[in-house]
Amino acid sequence: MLTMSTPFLIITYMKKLAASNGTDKTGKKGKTYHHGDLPRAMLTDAVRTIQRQGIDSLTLRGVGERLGVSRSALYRHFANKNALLQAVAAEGFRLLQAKLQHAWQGTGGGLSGFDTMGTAYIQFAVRHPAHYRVMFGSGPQSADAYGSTDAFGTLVSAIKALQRAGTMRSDDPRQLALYVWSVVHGVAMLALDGILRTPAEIKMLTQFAIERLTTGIGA
Amino acid sequence: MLTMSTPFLIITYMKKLAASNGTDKTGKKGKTYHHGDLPRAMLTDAVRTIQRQGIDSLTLRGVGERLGVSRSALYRHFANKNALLQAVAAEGFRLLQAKLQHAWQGTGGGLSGFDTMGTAYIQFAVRHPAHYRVMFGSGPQSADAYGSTDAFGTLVSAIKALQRAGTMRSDDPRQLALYVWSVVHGVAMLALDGILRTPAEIKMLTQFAIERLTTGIGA
DNA sequence: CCTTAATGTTGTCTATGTCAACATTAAGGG
DNA sequence: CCCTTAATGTTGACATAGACAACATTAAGG
Repeated sequence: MLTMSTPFLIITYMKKLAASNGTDKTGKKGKTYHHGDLPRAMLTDAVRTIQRQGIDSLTLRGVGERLGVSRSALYRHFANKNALLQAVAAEGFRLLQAKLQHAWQGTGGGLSGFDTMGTAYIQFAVRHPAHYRVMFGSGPQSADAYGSTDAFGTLVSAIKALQRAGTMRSDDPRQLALYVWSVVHGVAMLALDGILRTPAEIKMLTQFAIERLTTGIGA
Repeated sequence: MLTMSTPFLIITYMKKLAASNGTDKTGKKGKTYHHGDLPRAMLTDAVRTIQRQGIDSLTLRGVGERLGVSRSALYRHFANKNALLQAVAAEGFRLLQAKLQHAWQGTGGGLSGFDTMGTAYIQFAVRHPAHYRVMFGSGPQSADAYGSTDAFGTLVSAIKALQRAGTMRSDDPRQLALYVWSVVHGVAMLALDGILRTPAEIKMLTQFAIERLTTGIGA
């Protein structure tokens, strides 16, 4: 018994020592055996890593190391890597939805608010390219369901408001919203794919697109 | 010498025999030590596999096996997996360009030809979802350079023709083309992402989008 | 023929996702 | 207060896959 447990005690002690001071270069401190909120930490780290180093650089092992936790611990909170990516996507849609809401309300609605919302959408994609890709990246059901519904709902609401105000065509709001989404999503993707090379070029197409878009669907 | 070479002669002969009839279930025939046109075969197989089983199922080892060739042989023709994917993307743009050209010319040009071209674009994406994703999938320079230029050129030409005919706004043709591209690309992506669930829904949005698009940029 | 460049093969290494078996901790009922 | 138990974390191991080095085979042409 002693031969088995003694090494463990020593190791445990050393770990506690290392943890109690701020030596750990990953920035964590006062770390105990239980992390506290590993799911949230994983999500945050995944988002940050994807944003900074791209989707290919995201490995579960890396996440574990950065959080000072072993690789397998992660599986207690996400079934697999894909599940984590789904959470990242959902988080992205939450952020996006917030931006859109803010853009629409910040300008008090109306057609100019609509424009602002479109610009905000594209800006979000351009500022978080890798994250945005995860939101849409992989096959059916990636964008669907993982929160895209809320963002879409915001758009539909805005369109209905414009219709009531008589500034927008009275087609099916859902149809109109899908069309608008297509346009901004398309511009965003062309930007991310490097077809638009400079920020200026992105800005120009964004403005042009929104202008032509509203002309196409205005009352 | 004889002891060394004799077995080889036999094996070689058997291979040739097996190859000359269609017995080989992998579909290869006439196989010798040298494949003949491995680069082309790799590209074809990669495209087919991606189309049928999705991008995640494409492994270099799998390609090698299906072609009856060892894994490392592939590296004689493509520097790495990414290089192969680039070739797949380029191939996709060639196919797409052909479709667009055909659509435009098949209807004798004009606004209806323009519509047809838009529909053809989206149809291409929907019919080859995984392949289409590879064409745009990964970061800057994926769509750029690997052949997207030709397809884009076709679009610009069409727009110029419409402008000469007086059916389209006289904005910068390149700007217009980018906008049109955004719209069809956007619709295509929403379809691939599963946001449009049924073929009917895809068709509806396609028609609606192209109609609103031409309204927005018509003369 | 015989050399040489092109092409193909085998063995090996590393990185990564995933799982099973085990260890540790927190929390709450007895 | 202990002691059980569920939650959480760890280690070891396996399979897959990309990549490379060293070696083998072939085709082609001087």
